[in-house]
Amino acid sequence: MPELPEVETIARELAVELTGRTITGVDILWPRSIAGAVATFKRHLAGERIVAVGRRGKFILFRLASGAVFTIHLRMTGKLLFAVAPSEKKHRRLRFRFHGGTALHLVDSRKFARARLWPQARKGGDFPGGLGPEPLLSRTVYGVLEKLTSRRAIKTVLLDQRVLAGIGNIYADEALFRAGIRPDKAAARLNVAEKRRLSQAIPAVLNQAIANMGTSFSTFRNSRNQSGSHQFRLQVYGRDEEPCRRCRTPIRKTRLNGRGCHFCPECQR
DNA sequence: AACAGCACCTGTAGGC
DNA sequence: TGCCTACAGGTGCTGT
Repeated sequence: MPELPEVETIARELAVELTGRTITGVDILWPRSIAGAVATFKRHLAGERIVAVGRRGKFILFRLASGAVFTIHLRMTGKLLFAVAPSEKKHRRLRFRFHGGTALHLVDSRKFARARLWPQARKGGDFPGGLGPEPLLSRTVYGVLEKLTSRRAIKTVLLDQRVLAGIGNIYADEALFRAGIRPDKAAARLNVAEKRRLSQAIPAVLNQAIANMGTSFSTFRNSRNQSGSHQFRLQVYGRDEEPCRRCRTPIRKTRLNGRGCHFCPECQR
């Protein structure tokens, strides 16, 4: 469900709530929501103190006093709710308990979300491996786009987490609209002007969405179960048949690599 | 290398 | 109301 801006929103709130807290225990309500050994996860986390909460791509990172790290990826429908009693009773998968009766619940109807323990902090501290750079600075994004030689569609490349970490289906569509580029254009065929526009558009779209605390459709909520407001700012995503906000041409929806793909046939060439 | 198809899961919306 | 299909913000696997 959540992409970089939603995960960033959640991580910032959890950092405030959880930094310095000690986990008293973990309850595994749906064992497959743990990647790796369940018993090890449970044993290792009991008694651990959280020293920092952050984000890398779409992963939420919890740094522990021992030097270990655990990550949570929310995939499509995962939510993290911090409360004494979570507002949602259904679909609870994990519960991290803290002193004083408060707890962090992973709530996830589709059961795709995964928590994982990384017992040894790896050198450089980057978790998990294999991710491309963060796409929040134009300079960084330009450096990546500059080197693209792939004939894959540019949107497909933007969704590849090894290229840039954190962009998902909503913000790929939004950034390509802002840059005026067709989603199915071959990545290697972007000219310098297009690469420059896209390297501006991606951080602009993501930072604006972070400022709006993310996009909330039916299921996205932050850790206090509040909605973000970026859904009111979307230009193309979920707007098929509706008029383009720039030129009034109806937004078109197609399918690219099995995912819905929204664009303005007039503004994106 | 790159793509399609499917798997993982459940909920919801729309057609009939 | 019920039955059926398609689709959903993600990723990983397999086969071609």
